[in-house]
Amino acid sequence: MISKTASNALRALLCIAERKELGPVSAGVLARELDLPQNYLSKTLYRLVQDDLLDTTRGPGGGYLLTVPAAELPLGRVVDLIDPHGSQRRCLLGRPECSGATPCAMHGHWCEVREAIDLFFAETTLGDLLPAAPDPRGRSSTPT
Amino acid sequence: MISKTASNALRALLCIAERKELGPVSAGVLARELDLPQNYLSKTLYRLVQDDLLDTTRGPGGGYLLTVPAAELPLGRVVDLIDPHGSQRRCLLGRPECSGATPCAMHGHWCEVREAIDLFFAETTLGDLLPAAPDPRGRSSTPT
DNA sequence: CGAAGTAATCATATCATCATGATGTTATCC
DNA sequence: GGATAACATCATGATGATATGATTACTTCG
Repeated sequence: MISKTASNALRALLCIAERKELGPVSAGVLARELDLPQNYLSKTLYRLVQDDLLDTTRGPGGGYLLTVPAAELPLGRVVDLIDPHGSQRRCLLGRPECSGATPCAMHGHWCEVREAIDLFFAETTLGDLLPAAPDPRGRSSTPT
Repeated sequence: MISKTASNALRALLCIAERKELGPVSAGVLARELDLPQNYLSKTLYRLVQDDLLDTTRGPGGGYLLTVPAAELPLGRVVDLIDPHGSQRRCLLGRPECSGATPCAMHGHWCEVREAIDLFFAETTLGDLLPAAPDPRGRSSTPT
């Protein structure tokens, strides 16, 4: 569904969001937390920095910080950035464009599902995944 | 969403289903129709043969035939066979098992969408994709 | 049997993703 | 300025998906 790299990026962002009270989170800490090699993770995080999802500070005490509140960061923003062929979610039979004029045999059937997926990535934010955060969309997922 | 190979398999099956009145469809014809190298396609088709989705006959006039009516072949049957990590549709954060006891942060949110996807692959059949099929979404009215 | 058509198989090439390790660059602290 | 901490980058390898071409095995027909 999404690439492993995108999954790593989401997990890293989640970890950063969870610790935002403690200041910047270093790549070393994240690597340990996510059980990934630091340099590999660093490369992924840098892409998030370049796309202005993260701020970085170097030197002692440095690390990564979210540029926006977690509740304002849709998951799709991250996934679309990392996964090069995100648009391949669109047609199951591999067509580059598959709607309207030239629908593939599956188009009509897959359409609804595809839209549900798109909606999920557009409307679910990083904040929705935080344990403590009350859901800003009103969807109460509170465990009784 | 699904691999290119699975997509090829679906397209090939669709082509075979469309021509079932004309008898077996050869790999050469399919390769031309789908614009794929014959031997590559042949390898994929053989996996479908091994899983009893297709019957083959060799020699002149030979080729591939569906073993069951298209309307009785759910797309998920094909995709699950071809895509080795089909279960990776299950957890966005890459966990092997992610429900009940050990839910990942995204589990509850992704669950509904995931189920819609599963339902699509379980209930949509090859027959639903055939042009002649009159009833797109609901129960098939068993034509003929 | 021999020829031709067809599927099945083998060996290999290509490419993107994933991952690792070494090195360069920038900031803080003393 | 030097030591240290941290991000940024480069070079390389490992793996699996994708693709190609050559070859082998089987079937029909004459």
